[in-house]
Amino acid sequence: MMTKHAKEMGVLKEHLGKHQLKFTRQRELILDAFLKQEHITAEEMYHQLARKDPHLGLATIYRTLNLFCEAGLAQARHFGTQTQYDNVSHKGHHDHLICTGCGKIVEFENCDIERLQEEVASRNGFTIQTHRLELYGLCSRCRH
Amino acid sequence: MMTKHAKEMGVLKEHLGKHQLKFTRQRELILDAFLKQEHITAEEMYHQLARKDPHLGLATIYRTLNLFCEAGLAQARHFGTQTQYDNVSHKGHHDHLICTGCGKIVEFENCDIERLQEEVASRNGFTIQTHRLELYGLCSRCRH
DNA sequence: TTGAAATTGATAAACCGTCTCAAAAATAAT
DNA sequence: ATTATTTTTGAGACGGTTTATCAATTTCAA
Repeated sequence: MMTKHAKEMGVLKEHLGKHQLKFTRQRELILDAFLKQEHITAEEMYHQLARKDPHLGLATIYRTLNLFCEAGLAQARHFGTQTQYDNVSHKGHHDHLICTGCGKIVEFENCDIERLQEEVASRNGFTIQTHRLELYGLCSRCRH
Repeated sequence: MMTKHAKEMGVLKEHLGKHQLKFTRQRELILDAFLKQEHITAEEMYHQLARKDPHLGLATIYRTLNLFCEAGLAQARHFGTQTQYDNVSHKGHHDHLICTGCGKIVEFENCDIERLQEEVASRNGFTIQTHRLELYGLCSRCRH
């Protein structure tokens, strides 16, 4: 059947080919599930995929999500005690406002900031591939 | 001047007073060591202070750094697998341009970006305490 | 089809940070 | 000062998350 995520699947396959790694049913399943999310933890994905056809071990999920990071499809973000894996290719890249009081996360996008980032990069001779912007502070509720 | 960090020591003592907490030699030592750094992990501080007069347990260091956070002197950030405690009173925040090819890191500062960040935060009811901005890409050398 | 090489899942182990608790220290009361 | 009360400390136990180990399985090129 025709897969929904042909482009990302291609990116993965190219990365696998370049590193003598193999394309497996597990990696395909995990990528499919991953691309449906904006961000997810390994544990969450483990429970989501627990009942799928080939049973997926937690170790495999961790290994695969880390592989996605190396392939540029995902980005790891440590928050609280867990690691969030962000879907980089998710359209409309978003940044995070994180409340240091209660842990609430608000996603936002700001074109002006992105434009300035490009400016800073080119001034330094860089071409940006991706970025990470996290603002830490107190939400209105926690400030009081 | 008696102590080098009189101002911060005052902030700490005020916080202690307000919460029925006690001023101890350990808290004094840890604050002194902390204020010399821009940021530090509990583990790093543990090794730094291992040979000091009163021996400091790792648990005490964690407890005290968290206390500093509550007093507004420090700010915890999850970086990699560990928690970085940032020295809030340390000014001159800088962001990073990171080359994914050779690992080169360029530091930069951009007031316009910072201003826009404040804007985004207040629009969402947040007060920013700190932030983290990393731009990943290829430097001029690696692009060719 | 065959065989070398990589991957998988289960679980052990490592790691980080917090919790527990008896002993010690700091403050308040006498 | 001395005593009483409360908090803090350090050592190690503990819990949750992530990585390492390894035999069995799967992939893929020849």
